[in-house]
Amino acid sequence: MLPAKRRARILEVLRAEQMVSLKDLSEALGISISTVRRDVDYLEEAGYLSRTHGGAISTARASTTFEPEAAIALAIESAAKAAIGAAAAQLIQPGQSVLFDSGTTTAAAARAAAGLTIPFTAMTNDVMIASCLSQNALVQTSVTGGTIRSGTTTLLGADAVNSVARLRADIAFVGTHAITPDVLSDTSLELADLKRRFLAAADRVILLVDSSKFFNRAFCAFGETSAVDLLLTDSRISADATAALKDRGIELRMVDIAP
Amino acid sequence: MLPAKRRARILEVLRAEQMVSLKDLSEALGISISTVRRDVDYLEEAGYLSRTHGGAISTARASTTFEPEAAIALAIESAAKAAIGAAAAQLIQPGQSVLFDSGTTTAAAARAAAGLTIPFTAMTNDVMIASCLSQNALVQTSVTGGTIRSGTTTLLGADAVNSVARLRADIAFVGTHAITPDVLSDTSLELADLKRRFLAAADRVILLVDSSKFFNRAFCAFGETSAVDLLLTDSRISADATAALKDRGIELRMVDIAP
DNA sequence: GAGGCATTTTGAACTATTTTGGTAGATGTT
DNA sequence: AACATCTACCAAAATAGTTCAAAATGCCTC
Repeated sequence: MLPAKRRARILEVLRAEQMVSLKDLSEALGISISTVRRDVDYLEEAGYLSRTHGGAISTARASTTFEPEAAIALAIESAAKAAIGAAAAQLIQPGQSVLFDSGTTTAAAARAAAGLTIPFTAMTNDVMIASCLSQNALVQTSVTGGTIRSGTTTLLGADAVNSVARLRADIAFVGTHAITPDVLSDTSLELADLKRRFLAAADRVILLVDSSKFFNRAFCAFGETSAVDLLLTDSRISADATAALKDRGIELRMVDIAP
Repeated sequence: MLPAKRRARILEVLRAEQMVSLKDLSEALGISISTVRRDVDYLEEAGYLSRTHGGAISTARASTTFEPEAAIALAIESAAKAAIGAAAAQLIQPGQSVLFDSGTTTAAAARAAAGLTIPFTAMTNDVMIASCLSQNALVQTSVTGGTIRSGTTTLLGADAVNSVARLRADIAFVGTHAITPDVLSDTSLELADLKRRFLAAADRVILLVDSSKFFNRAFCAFGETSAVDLLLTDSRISADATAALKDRGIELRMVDIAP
């Protein structure tokens, strides 16, 4: 394992546990105490954590922005999404047609899907997801058309809506900005309009949401949770949220993010 | 595999994974550790990533916003194309609608156009060009839709053709794989079909060709040189080629590049 | 175009450096 | 005092740097 990755995982554990012993870290990561000690010393020097006798504790400013190693921060933030994405990709069967909504979590699914060795057909309204999937020669990748929201990679507008509206797909991977026990919502009318089409166009709607989205509400509702066939999230979801969703009969699957 | 392609793929992997070991890259791309090391060192020197022991980490601030400009810079890797692209961008007037064909030379034009401070509307069948242009909030960027040729960023097929067919644009920047004094040609039927639509859809067709394309012939003709309103090329074009084109009354403009 | 020469690129072998995991004694904690 | 943790050091492993021959590419002449 790469030193940088190892350190990122140490911080990840620390964020979840608040404090952890070197011995536990050594066992959890499968590396020697000596290496853990060196890594923790390095991270203390860089200001990511504080040392105690026999362990480390997370510093308060760990959640704010830190400059020196942006990659570490990114790794932590995207760990949940990457895990959800990987689980999502596993659901694709050979020959199926798959819709990929635009978004960071669905992008993680696309990355994982691009690594599969099975053929399938994909359509997306995100140019980044498109170029990612098209790297794999087994994946027939189509793009919806439409107009790009400036500064993003998302295609919206009438062309995008029409492209999706005339499709019938096996699976749709859909993301959402916010979710309550009953309602999915996002930030703009155009986005909501398109997501509504995604929900309608697929036999099986799989919602990809990391645990930070529960339970919030955004400007525009685009569907009900009952329209979701499977909800993929990470294990940091609260017990309350789990219970509320199960009450409504929503199939829920959690992916573990602690190593 | 082409060095530029290889480096682009390394960056692609890095964007997805945040950090990778050289060993993994070597296995994933099927090339030796030595070559990976050289590529990664080169990319570090150019500022696309940073090195760690045994691997590389992404320097991109946000892992989700991939950097089309960087990708384009890698794809172009030619002073002639960059110069032609810069000259092309200068031709855009405020408020015009502009079509960008897929290709490395037109990508250079898109890159330069994204740096302009005037508003215009753009449509393209290349997802890399699209995401590059969309970085500029003054540019309203649309994408044709269609299916991606595996390993490229080009959208083709009926959707792409239909999107272009119903347009009327002020300018079309079109590239070509080969050019003779009379005929423009490219490598596949699908490509040719779409380029034909580009020629028909714009009031002013501007052909962007670096001097290496004279005079060659590719598999599929898609138009005549007489359909071209302005031909932009570099100063390495031969005198013979210049004469032959001028004989046919084609307006020709050369951009200076170092010999 | 075809063939031959120069240049660049690639992959492998080898050496130098860094990193890792273990050990022993010193230091700190309960 | 008993135990755990820390520091310092060492050998083994992994990685970086260097060099070189083979392969690929570009270039020129015919």
